[in-house]
Amino acid sequence: MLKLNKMTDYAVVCLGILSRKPEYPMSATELSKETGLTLYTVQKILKIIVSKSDLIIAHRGALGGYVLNKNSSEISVVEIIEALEGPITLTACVDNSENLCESTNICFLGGKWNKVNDIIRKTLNDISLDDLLSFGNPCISEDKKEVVVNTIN
Amino acid sequence: MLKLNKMTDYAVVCLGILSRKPEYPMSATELSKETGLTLYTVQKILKIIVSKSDLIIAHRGALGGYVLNKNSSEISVVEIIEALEGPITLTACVDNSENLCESTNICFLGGKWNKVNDIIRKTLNDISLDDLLSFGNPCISEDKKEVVVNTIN
DNA sequence: TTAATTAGCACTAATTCTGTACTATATAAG
DNA sequence: CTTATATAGTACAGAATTAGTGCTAATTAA
Repeated sequence: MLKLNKMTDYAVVCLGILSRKPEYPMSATELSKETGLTLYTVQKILKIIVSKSDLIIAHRGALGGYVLNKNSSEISVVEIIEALEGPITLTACVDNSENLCESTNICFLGGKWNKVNDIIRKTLNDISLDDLLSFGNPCISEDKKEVVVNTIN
Repeated sequence: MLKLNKMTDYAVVCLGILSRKPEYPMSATELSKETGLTLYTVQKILKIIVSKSDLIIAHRGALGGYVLNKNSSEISVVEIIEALEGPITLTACVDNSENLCESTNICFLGGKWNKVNDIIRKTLNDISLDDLLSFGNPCISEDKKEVVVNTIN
């Protein structure tokens, strides 16, 4: 489904909190308290972000913690998503995958999704963490009806 | 993951084949032969598309089959995706969901994804089935490097 | 040396997706 | 009015993915 992992969602929340105190190394424990997420979950997310991107810098040891490595207006949503979920590829038959192309005639469509991927990436690339944080209001959005056009699943 | 179900991918393939012979009711059996997908899978996909959208019309009984209900240039990728996967909601805390908002402070982000959903929907809405079918070439895409920026997972 | 803190695995439970199957209903043709 | 062809609807098992938890190692300030 065209849906983000919860982890990605959490990641944005954590990065958003880090952005409130640039320079200050905030520990996973503190972030856990701020977010209400379990310590394990926060730790996991931050470890992933560190290892898969340069969005944050980790300081080990006592008084250590995590610090944003860029201004929140310079972090794009794509960077966050791709840190947690890997490259955006809407379908299987995209890059060098040998999965789908194998046996079926399905392949006649194959690479055509590449263009769509590219468009989505560009779209998300234009949205910064900062934009995201300043969007609308939480939980009950005023443009509900506009977005939920179709209640299927 | 920001990824489509295989079913959605298959659906586009099936619709693409239907678009080659408008007016002619093509049976699931024929589509199965054309695509190389199993009959079961094709049946399932078409049943879903019929029940969740108005993209195709089904004719029962002998000589029956499925016919596109619109020109392929008038079918947007969003319609296909939403028929198979339900509305595009990148995260849990979007519409009236009570899932995430419950206990944590996570909610301060909540509805903010709505805007992003909306942007993605609009983007995909501008891409028609016809566009998709005429995009690039299958399997080995020339703009590979451009799309696959980051090999993480 | 100690306490705090991140790094890196590894594993289980929950969820979601895929593929298959069966039964009911509808319809064209002889 | 019977038969063969097709779709509709539903259900389910196996596979794949995700979420959440836990443990141990490495690092660092005090």
